[in-house]
Amino acid sequence: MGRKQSFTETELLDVTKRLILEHGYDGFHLKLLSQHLSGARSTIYQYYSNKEEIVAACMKRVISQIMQNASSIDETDAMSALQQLLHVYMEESKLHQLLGDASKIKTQNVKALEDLAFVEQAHSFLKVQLSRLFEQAQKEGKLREDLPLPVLIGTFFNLINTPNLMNVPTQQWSSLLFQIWIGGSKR
Amino acid sequence: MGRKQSFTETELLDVTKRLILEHGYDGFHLKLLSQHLSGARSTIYQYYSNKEEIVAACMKRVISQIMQNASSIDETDAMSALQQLLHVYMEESKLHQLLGDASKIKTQNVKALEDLAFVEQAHSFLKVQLSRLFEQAQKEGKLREDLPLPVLIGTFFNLINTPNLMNVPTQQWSSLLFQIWIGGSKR
Amino acid sequence: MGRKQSFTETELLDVTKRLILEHGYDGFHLKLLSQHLSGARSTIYQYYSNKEEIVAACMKRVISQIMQNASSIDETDAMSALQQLLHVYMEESKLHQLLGDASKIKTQNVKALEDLAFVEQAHSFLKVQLSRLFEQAQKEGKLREDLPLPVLIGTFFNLINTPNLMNVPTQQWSSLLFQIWIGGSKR
Amino acid sequence: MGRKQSFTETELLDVTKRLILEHGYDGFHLKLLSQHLSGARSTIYQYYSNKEEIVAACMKRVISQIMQNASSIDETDAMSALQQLLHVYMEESKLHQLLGDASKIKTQNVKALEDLAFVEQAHSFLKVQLSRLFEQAQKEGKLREDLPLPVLIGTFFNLINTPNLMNVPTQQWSSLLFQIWIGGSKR
DNA sequence: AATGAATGAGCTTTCATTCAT
DNA sequence: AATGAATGAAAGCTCATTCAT
Repeated sequence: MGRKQSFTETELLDVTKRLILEHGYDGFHLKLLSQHLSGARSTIYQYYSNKEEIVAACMKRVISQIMQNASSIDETDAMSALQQLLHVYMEESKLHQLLGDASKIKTQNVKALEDLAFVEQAHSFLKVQLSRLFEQAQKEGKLREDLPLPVLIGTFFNLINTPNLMNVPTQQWSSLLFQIWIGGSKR
Repeated sequence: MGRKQSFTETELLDVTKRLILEHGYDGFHLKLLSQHLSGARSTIYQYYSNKEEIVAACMKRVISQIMQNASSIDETDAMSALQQLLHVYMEESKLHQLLGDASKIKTQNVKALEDLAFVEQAHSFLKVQLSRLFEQAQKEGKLREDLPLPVLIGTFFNLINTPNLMNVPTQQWSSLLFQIWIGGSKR
Repeated sequence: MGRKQSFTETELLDVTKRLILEHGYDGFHLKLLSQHLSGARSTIYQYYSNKEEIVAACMKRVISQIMQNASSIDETDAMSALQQLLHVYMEESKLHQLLGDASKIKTQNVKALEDLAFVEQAHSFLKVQLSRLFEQAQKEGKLREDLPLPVLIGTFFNLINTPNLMNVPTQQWSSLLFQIWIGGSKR
Repeated sequence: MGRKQSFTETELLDVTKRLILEHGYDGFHLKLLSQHLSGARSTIYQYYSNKEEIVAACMKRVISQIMQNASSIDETDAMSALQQLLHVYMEESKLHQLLGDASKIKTQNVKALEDLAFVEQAHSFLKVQLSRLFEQAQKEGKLREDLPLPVLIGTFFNLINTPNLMNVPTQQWSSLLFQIWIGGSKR
């Protein structure tokens, strides 16, 4: 019954994600959002009761997807798993930037808080997985041992931010970066 | 003699920089700025005629400093110059983030536009310098040749974003990252 | 046969009355109303075409009830009639408060205007009845004559607002107040 | 320094009081308020950070005035003190109505909460004073003893709501009501 | 007939900018 | 020159009412 919806929840969250990445949390307005959707601004409030809820839901969806992909990786071979993991991260390379805004959300709203708590948990799940794989790889003698693990992890994770100026396809790009990370830049 | 000056232009720009990095361009307000200065909000207009001018001036100052440091590097030995350059960048590791916001400034204001043009030029000066050093290094046989230069440059430049989780002092940190970048992570 | 009616008109008006008394005219929303009914907000418009109509109908129903009770009182003995009348008023002690909001309703709506006119008339019927009984009582020598009737009427009518802090049952409460009104508070 | 204010805080609170009494808490808008002041709506926010703060400050001012008047009454003779007290209340006969809205203010705002706490305290101070005077009067044998004190207090306090249809000047009106309350309405 | 969805009008609040002392 | 005060534009949000299934 009732009319048919003018935009789906998925559309809404997709557009939200794009706009937050483009304009940052503070630059993201519901007016802006509605301009990129088919309906009126007030219609959005039928689905989410305020801005925070929208952003939180958006972040949850993004990290959920990543966590799902990350947890389906076969971890038998640590190095191979790391390479796959890099690819997973790469596909959401703006993840970090997006989640960086999470701390700006100050809200009492229960739904938003729940979503943010989920994001938090997913975040630490991913960290744990990464540490686990690194330890495993180091045990297998695949990684240099003259450096503290956090430093290696940091450089690995930071790869996702590398600007892909030549627009190499994601799969190749992630594999390329992995090779550089492993072997270094010197001849 | 007039009243005592309530804050200097330098203070103003320093605080601006900090606040933009903390809150992002859209999260940066003149109200916020004045709260972190000793005078009244309206006094800011004695120095700059609007928000965009302030931000542009701030960016100009930051990149000027970098450019000055970068251009005083002795480029005789390419690899050594690159390491020094990394350190210069590192000291303003948030540069990228800051300049990323430059594109958000839409203004007609002449002064702001001039400052932004300067930023633009400095930006390309730095890129040229970087390319020059990379080519030199490659000619000297110091860098692998199986990869296009832009990819190497990208990974090099991206080093500055690596999160320094263990708070290693900047000088050591930049040198550490440079070693990893050169030699890779494998044993 | 159509769908089952989700709420009756009586339910609607009862809830309306309760909510207006609780939240005042301006604090009364159709959203609030629908939350206290079983159906959807839009269903309300099957019964009444707007908010004003609902409130007007509600007021009409309340004052109708009172007028009916008030007009069935045996007026042979003025003082006894007054006591009974007080009881009638008391049962709708919030009447005054409710009707006070009537003046806030600005509408062109015919149905609402008709209902408000009815309320007006009933109001004056009650005033007339009250005056009649007071005159009668005064003639019978039951009331002091050193005071203008309107003053006595005012104090009488105002009795219904007396806060019943000890929650005495209505019947006793109205009779108690009547005694005080008659005899005063002095020893 | 700075411009001169377009309205004083006193004006603001006076108008607020009038409008709340006229329209109730929910019917009171800042737009309405600004329409009854000389400046723009946003100017109000220079003095109070939101609606709740304004209303709370208004209530505080009203009850402060009353409390001050009430506490300067000479309580040596209980009955005389009561009559004076009635007059004090009468001058702010809408007090009750105004304070009734206090419970509608749900806020986290510290300033508003402090003002509301003050209102609460003043309220209970007044109740205590009233009870004290009633007990004193009863001891002096001035009041009937066949009724519980709360009932007498309730009828006394309720006097202030009596509609003054003939617009008797306040001083006379309060004294008139007091006589009726003491002596009753019977001949 | 009942209702889920859409929407514009209107209120609250914030902030860049201007004014006047 | 410095600043307290004023203000309009724009964002956030709510609600009465209408639409279309």
